[in-house]
Amino acid sequence: MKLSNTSEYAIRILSFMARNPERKYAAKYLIEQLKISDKYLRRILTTLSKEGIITSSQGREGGYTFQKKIQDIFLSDIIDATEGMEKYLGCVLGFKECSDENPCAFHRQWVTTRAKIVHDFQETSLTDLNLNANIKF
Amino acid sequence: MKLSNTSEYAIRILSFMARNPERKYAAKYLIEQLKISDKYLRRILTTLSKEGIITSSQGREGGYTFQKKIQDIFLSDIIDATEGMEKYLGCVLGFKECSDENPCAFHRQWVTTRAKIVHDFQETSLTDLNLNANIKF
DNA sequence: GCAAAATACTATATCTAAGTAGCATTTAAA
DNA sequence: TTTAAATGCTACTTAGATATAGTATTTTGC
Ligand code: SF4
Ligand code: SF4
Repeated sequence: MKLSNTSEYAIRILSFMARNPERKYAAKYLIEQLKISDKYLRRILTTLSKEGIITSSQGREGGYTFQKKIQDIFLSDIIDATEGMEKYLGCVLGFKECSDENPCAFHRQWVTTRAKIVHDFQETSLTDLNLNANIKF
Repeated sequence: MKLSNTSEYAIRILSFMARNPERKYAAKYLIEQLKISDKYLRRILTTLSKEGIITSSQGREGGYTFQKKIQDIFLSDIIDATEGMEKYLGCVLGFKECSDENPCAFHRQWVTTRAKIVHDFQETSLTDLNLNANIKF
């Protein structure tokens, strides 16, 4: 019922970068602005880079830029890249998956709720978050 | 997005007990039936007892019985007793809570989704789960 | 009263996510 | 070509949830 810290950080970092999507961001600058531990932030950005969301350039004048348009980067992409979505499959109550023919009363409700959760994350892009000038980083 | 193991165990144990709600269950029996570690199960049941969901009786012939009618024990009660619900408040994306006047696009969607999540857990009782004879413990 | 059978408590061990440290590698300006 | 400034990799540490072990306490039948 809660995203991992790593996912939350990834979303915060990318949202911050989305304010100026064309620019190249150095880790050092992001660390200053977002107050995230040096190596932890770098690890997250390396992951996002390998997952195809951003591009990293090494060496002097290196940094991170978006690999895709920010309107095409959805929250579900970011969550997938950091913590994965597998654990949200199966029965949320922890039972061995029951037969679909005779589900409990909760099952019927939860099917639509889970669909709504997934839908929300799949439909919201970095552009949607960025519309709000009030976000506190 | 996932319940804690402890919550899942609590739900499994109570659902099992709900099959015969009047009977007194000894920990030893539940351990055999549900294949949960001795001390871990006992700890969970002690917690549920202190939280007013079940009653424990010590000593020889002791065990655990329901303190309330099973149709009045909702999933939200069990989750509250074991892991609490606090972590699900605040911004699910990990931002400092923004002003409600100018929320991001995700906020509007998530308000209704979260309400549906909470509603599902608050409306489903042990009786509802127990209606399904197919549940695998 | 005593022993058996049950729960309660406290301390310890294990596992995984979170966070930190140090060194290696890459790149381009000088 | 050297060197500064950036990212990448591997190992270690920390914290919290999960799980186990051992002992204490309670209750009842005898
Ligand atoms: S029927 Fe109920 S217990 Fe079974 S998998 Fe669905 S939600 Fe879980
Ligand atoms: S407006 Fe968006 S970022 Fe701010 S609290 Fe709501 S969901 Fe989170």
